[in-house]
Amino acid sequence: MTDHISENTILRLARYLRVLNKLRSLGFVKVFSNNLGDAIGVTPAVVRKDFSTIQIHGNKRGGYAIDHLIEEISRILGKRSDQPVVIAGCGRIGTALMEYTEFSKEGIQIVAGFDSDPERLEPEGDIPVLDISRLPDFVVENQIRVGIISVPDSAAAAVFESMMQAGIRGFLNFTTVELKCAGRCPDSVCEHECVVHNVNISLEIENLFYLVHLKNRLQSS
Amino acid sequence: MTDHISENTILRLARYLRVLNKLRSLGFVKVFSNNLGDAIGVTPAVVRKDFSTIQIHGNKRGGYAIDHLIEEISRILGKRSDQPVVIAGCGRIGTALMEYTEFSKEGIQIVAGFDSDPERLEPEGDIPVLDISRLPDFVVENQIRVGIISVPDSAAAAVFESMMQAGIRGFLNFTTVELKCAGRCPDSVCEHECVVHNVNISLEIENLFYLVHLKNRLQSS
DNA sequence: TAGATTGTTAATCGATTAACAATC
DNA sequence: TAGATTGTTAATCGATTAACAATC
Repeated sequence: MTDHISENTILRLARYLRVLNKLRSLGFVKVFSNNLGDAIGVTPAVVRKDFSTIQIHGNKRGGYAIDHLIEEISRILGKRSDQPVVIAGCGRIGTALMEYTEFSKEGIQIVAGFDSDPERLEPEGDIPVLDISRLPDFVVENQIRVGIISVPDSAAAAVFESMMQAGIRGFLNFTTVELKCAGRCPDSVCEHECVVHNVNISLEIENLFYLVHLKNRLQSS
Repeated sequence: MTDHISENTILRLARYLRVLNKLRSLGFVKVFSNNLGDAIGVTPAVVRKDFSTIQIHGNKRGGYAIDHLIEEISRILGKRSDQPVVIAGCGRIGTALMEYTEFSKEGIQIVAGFDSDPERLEPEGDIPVLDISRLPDFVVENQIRVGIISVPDSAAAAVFESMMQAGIRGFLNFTTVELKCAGRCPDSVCEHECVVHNVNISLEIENLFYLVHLKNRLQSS
C-alpha cells in the first residue's frame, strides 16, 4: 500500500487535519498548499510533498478539496471518533488532566484513572479512579492502547512495565524518568516498539531561558 | 567566542546537565560519553561531538570530569539559580502550574499570575494574581524574559502581543493558536526573534494513537 | 603494554529547499 | 490566453553515523 511515511510527516498530517476541520467548519471548500503551510508554519513545498507521499492529489490550479483531504488524512492516520485513554497516577497532574475539558472536543476520552493511594480511589466517580493493581486487567478488557503516566518518578519504571505488558503501546510520560521500550515489549504480544512521548514542563521552561540567553549572545557578538 | 551551537545541541546540553547533577548528587566524579548517551538516549558519538563543539575536553581514557562539565555547560547555557516566570491566564492549567511543586527544585519561580476575570485576582496571594492590564508594567519592572500563556484561544494573540511588547522573549504556549514572532518584535526593543514552544496535550495524545496505528500497519504488511 | 576512550574526519542519511515543467 | 498552482526532480543543507588515529 502506501510507502513508508516519516514520523515528521505523520505529525504534520495530524496538524493539517486540525486546521482543515476548522476551515471546513468555517464553510471553506478548497485550500492551497500555501494556506496550509502558513497555518502550521511550514513551506508550501512541504505540504505538497506530504500530500504527494500519501497519494493525495489536488487540482493544478484549484488547490485541494478540503473534504477529500480530511477523509484521506483521517483514513491514513486511522483516526477514530473515540480515543480511550487511561491515566496512571491521580495526583496533581493526573487530576488536572481528568478535569481537562478540551479532550472531549477532540474525541479523547479518559476512561479511568489509577492510583496506589486508597484515599484517592473513587470507583464510582464520573471517571472511576481504581487501585493501580487493577490497571492491567482493565487495559486488557477494554483494549486500551494509549496511556498517560503521571506517577511520581520513583514509581514510573514499574508502572510503565506493567502498562506495556498489558498492551499499552503509546505513552505520554509526565515523569522525568527516561522510559525506554526498544526490545522490552514481550514478544508474544508485541513485535513492534512502543511510542513514548515526554512532557517535561520544567525542562521546557529551562530551555526557554537557555534559548533566549543564547540568541541574545549570538545577536550581540 | 564559541561557534554557532545548533538548537538540537542546546536542548541536549540541558538534558546532560540534569543527568550530571543527579550523578554528582550520587557521588560520581567521572562520566563517559557512553553513559551520558544511554541516559538521554543518544549515541556516544553525539555526546562527544556536542562537547567538542562547546570546547569541553575529556581525558582520553578517563572520560569527563562531572564538576567541570556542569560548570561549563551551565556557563554556556547561561544557567541562573533564579528563573522568574509569569503566567498569563489563571484558569485550570494556569492554576495547576502555579501549584506545581517541581518548579522550585529546578530554580524556576512563578512570580506572578495575570487574569482578566476579577473573581480570580489575588493581589495578596502567595503568588499574586493581578489584572492582566498590569502585566506589561510588571514584566518591564521585574525584567521578566520568560512567560507562560494559558489563556483561552480567543485571547491568545492579544496577550502574546502585549507580552512581547513588554519584553518577554521566551513563551510556553498552552493554547492551540499558532503564535508567530518572526519579524513581529518591535525593532527598538528587539532585533532578534522570540522563542515559542508549544505544549498541546490533546494533540500529543492524538499523535500517540496515530503513531501506534501506523506502526502496527507497517508491521503487519 | 594492552585496552579503552576521546576527538575528529569523512561518509551517509534524510529532510528541506529550489526550481520548473505540466496543466488547469 | 495568461496566470497560478500542483507535482516532481535535482540540489542543498544539516545532522547523524562510522571509522579510526591519537593517546592516556
